[in-house]
Amino acid sequence: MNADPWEPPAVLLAVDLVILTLRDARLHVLLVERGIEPYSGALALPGGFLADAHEDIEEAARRELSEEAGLVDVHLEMLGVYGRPGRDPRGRVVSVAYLAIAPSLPEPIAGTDAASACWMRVDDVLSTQVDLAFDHRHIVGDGVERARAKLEQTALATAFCAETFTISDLQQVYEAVWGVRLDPRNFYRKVQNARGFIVAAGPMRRTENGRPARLFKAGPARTLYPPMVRSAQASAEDAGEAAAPVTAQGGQQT
Amino acid sequence: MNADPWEPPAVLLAVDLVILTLRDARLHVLLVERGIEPYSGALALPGGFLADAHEDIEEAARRELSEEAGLVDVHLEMLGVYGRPGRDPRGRVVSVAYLAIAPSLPEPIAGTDAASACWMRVDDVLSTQVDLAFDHRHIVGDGVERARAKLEQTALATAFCAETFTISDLQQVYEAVWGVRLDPRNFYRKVQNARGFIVAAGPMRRTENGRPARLFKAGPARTLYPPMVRSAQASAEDAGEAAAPVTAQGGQQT
DNA sequence: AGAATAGTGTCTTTCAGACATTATTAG
DNA sequence: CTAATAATGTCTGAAAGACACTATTCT
Repeated sequence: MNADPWEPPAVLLAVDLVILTLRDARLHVLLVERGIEPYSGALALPGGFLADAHEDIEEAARRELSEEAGLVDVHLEMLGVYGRPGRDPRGRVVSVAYLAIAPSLPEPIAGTDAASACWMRVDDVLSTQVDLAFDHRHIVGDGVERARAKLEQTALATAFCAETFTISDLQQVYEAVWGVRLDPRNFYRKVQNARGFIVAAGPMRRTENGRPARLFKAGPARTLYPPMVRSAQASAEDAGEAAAPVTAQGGQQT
Repeated sequence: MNADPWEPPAVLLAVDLVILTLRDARLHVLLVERGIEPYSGALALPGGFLADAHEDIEEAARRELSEEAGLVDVHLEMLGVYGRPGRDPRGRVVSVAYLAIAPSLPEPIAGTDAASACWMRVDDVLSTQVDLAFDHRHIVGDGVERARAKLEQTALATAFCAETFTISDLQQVYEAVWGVRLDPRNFYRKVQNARGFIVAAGPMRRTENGRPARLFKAGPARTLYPPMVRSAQASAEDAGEAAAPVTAQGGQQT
């Protein structure tokens, strides 16, 4: 089984980026219009092949992040590998997908060399409203699912925010990514109780419409304790059900 | 940036398996002795290259699982991609690691064609007691970390158990994987309260030393609610600590 | 004075952790 | 009987969800 003159098959290695951000309180993903076959003209995730045989995979992801989205120093983590035979008509292409989280920026996209890049609402992408090349819709779904899960247990939410932010800003992140409404008062308490999640950023404040809010910045904690738990409903969706009524009813006590 | 006659670099794609199981209440990982260069004679994770250019990656993982460990129908999930240039002296080899969970089986290994396979204690592997080829020690660490985390939120623990099991069996899984001691009475209650985690398997029972225990089988739930939380200590190890009470006094009202 | 948002407090239920107690087997 | 493990119960504190209330700004 070993010393054969057999040669293992070679594959082409690509990286694809699921870059998420918040725009007007909605979760968006960055897509580019493909300029070459296959799927020329279709929307796709930013990405590309390894530049050369010596490039590290994460390095390639950061390069594409910079080239195609003009982003540096953003959160980046490996999401998964997508290598189903036949997913790319050019041959055996295996793609390593990365999840990137970008803070809400005013400008559409910065120094992009693919000027065709645009932010699309994730709901539209996932609900067949928008067609994507390859299996990219599936990858986006996995990326969003990863983000949803990590918001519970880690401080990932701060990656969606600017250097400093208010607790409302942070709440918008949770609401947009989870697709739920949260009680501001309970949210406030929970965020404050999560040790090391956020720390006060000077005695500054900020103005908008009502009372000015305190500013915070990301704290030292990477994992949250206590975690930011989603309600039983949200988490238990795939829990097999029959899973007890959860007691929840309007609550008509007294 | 597109219509060049440029050719992207090709890589060799391998799969590596982190197969975890419980043996006498300890977490073990399956290793094989390499028969070929590089690292001939050294211990390594079971795995190998894609069989041909049309083989799906997970299919390759299941094939290796069967060939090298004689295991079928076990839990299998993608763990990550390890493709650092230079990790394999033969050239650019990118390895997709999978995490497999096998139930405790009496026999060492079944119909293995690599007769050199052996179960090693994970603690020994991770604490430099045992040398592994390539970056496989690192991969084992990632696999164990994944298992630890998933035990909290998912029903993964049942994958370590046989078809039916007692609550003590399940507790041993948690204790071995997390490396902690748990209170049997609290564990009993928590497991029972996790909706859909385990369901009674007939009114049968089993004998050992003390009172016979009820038998259960895995329930329908994939995610646990409420989750099986590790103590604050364990989870908050990297929580930054010194993490001030926040209380932020930007405005010292009153 | 609104309207709007920020921040605090309170009450009830659920669950985690510590630990007593009872139940059912083997010797 | 004792030893051993299984199963249930009880108490306390932490935290979640619902929601009243106060605080600080703008118009």
